[in-house]
Amino acid sequence: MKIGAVSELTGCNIETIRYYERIGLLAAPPRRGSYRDYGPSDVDRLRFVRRGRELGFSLEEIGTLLDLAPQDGATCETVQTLAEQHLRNLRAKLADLIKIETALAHLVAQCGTRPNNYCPVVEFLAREF
Amino acid sequence: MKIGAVSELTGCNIETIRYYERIGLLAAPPRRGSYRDYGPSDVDRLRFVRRGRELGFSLEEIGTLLDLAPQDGATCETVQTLAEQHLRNLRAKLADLIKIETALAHLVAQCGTRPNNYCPVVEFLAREF
DNA sequence: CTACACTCTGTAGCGGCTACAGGCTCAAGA
DNA sequence: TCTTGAGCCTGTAGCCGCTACAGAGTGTAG
Repeated sequence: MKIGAVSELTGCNIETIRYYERIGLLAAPPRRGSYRDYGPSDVDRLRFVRRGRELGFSLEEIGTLLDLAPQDGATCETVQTLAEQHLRNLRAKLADLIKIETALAHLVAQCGTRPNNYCPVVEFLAREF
Repeated sequence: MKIGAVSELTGCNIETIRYYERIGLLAAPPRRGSYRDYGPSDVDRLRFVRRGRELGFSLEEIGTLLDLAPQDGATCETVQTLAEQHLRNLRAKLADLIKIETALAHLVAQCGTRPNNYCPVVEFLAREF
């Protein structure tokens, strides 16, 4: 299976697949001639990566998850810890964005209410403290 | 006023200030000897940039805002349009993050409920479609 | 046999910084 | 006066997660 087919099946860009190989997230597949020759397990692994990205994990975290995934025993606790940490970061970022959203929405809502076409947004950005 | 003092006053990293100059967001200040010599208006401008960043604007958008800020006339409408566009992007990103947060929280909540220490997070990432 | 789609490697760019290395300058203290 | 050391200078490279080339090679269908 050539890289184009893998790209189709996984939704990952061809360049991205090669990038993942370069950084060691995917093993270099065997070659048929000079072309990379992928098997179904590569497709699975790539889909795993992709879904990990969709959940906002970094490539490094995904690498860890990929290492943990086939293990037995304490796997779930370790993964859970990782996921919970990620969730905390996510929530922190979310809280920041919500603050920004609120502040900006408030400013924009005041646009057009000032005399002389004065702009509340600019006013906020330019004011002294 | 030397760059260190500006850094203190604005909370911007020294390297960042020089970076802003390099990309043309801040004008190159005059020199006293070989040292950059800033005035109060530079501090104002930098604070403007910083607050713009805190509202999530890109440096390019901030450049536009800085150009618009001292104008009269149609300023507010233009700024408002920019800010509204930014707000839309922000809300889209927020919606994405909330989806991720919900999905991940749901998965993590199921950790430890599976037999054989099987992990719901890994299960989600590895499952076929 | 030719045309053409696909793949290859290697490199550089994006945004928004941050982190050096290696040198220069300036003011205060001995 | 001389030295020390904090601060500044330039230039370059790195971070993440791709993406976009250039320029070459390969494989297959007509």
